[in-house]
Amino acid sequence: MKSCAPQRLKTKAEFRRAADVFKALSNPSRVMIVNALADGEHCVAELTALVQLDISTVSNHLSVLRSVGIVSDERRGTQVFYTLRKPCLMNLFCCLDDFHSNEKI
Amino acid sequence: MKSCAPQRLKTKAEFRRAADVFKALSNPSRVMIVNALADGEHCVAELTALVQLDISTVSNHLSVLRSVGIVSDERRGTQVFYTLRKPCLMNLFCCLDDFHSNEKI
DNA sequence: GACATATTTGGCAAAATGGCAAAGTATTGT
DNA sequence: ACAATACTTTGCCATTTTGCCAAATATGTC
Repeated sequence: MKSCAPQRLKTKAEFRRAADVFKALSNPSRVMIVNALADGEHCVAELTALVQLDISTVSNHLSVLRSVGIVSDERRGTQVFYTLRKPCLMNLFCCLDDFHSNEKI
Repeated sequence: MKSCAPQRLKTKAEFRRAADVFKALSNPSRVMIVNALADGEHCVAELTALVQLDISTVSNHLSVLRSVGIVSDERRGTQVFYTLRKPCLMNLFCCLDDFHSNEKI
């Protein structure tokens, strides 16, 4: 996992793109899915069991995540396995963890 | 700046909280503001000049960011200066930068 | 063909969004 | 006390988006 230095965005397109990625993560079920995928790939049925919603709903959530490049999918037989493409997201979760505090992280 | 190891979320409240933070970042103007604050504090007028919207709109954007702890404010005289509380967000921006690629980061 | 798994589509009520203008608040200066 | 500056809050709006499910449609296996 490459670690990278803090960086600035410049163009309107970059701001929009970043906002789109954040929007994809702005739903608790999708955060839950990303969180689960951080420990390794899972098929749709497994993720459906996790979030306890209709499988079509989960599939839609997955397509939102895929559309911005957060996850990728791979069919194996009748199942489709999803993988987290950007484990770097998990670094942020620790940062979020004590967001309620005033400590600078 | 503390650096921290990847981490998992557990409770429903944590998923919701993370989603709320991401939602606060799901708007291009707010991303632009965060990006600007990464280089140091700015007053509202300066940020307004940056994003080119009504000052009341910018003030509202700032309150969204403040409500989830991303920024903090400090009045000095008639001005209010905003500071980025979570510079760790900027680490993510580099991760986002080549989100379009398939490279794992 | 039947079965299992997942995606796409359609539909819907409800909620959220982003924006501005006007009114309000706080601080400073005269 | 009054005016000026800087910012926040409120009200309002049309529009968009959301999240969900159910049904229909792939896709692959047996």
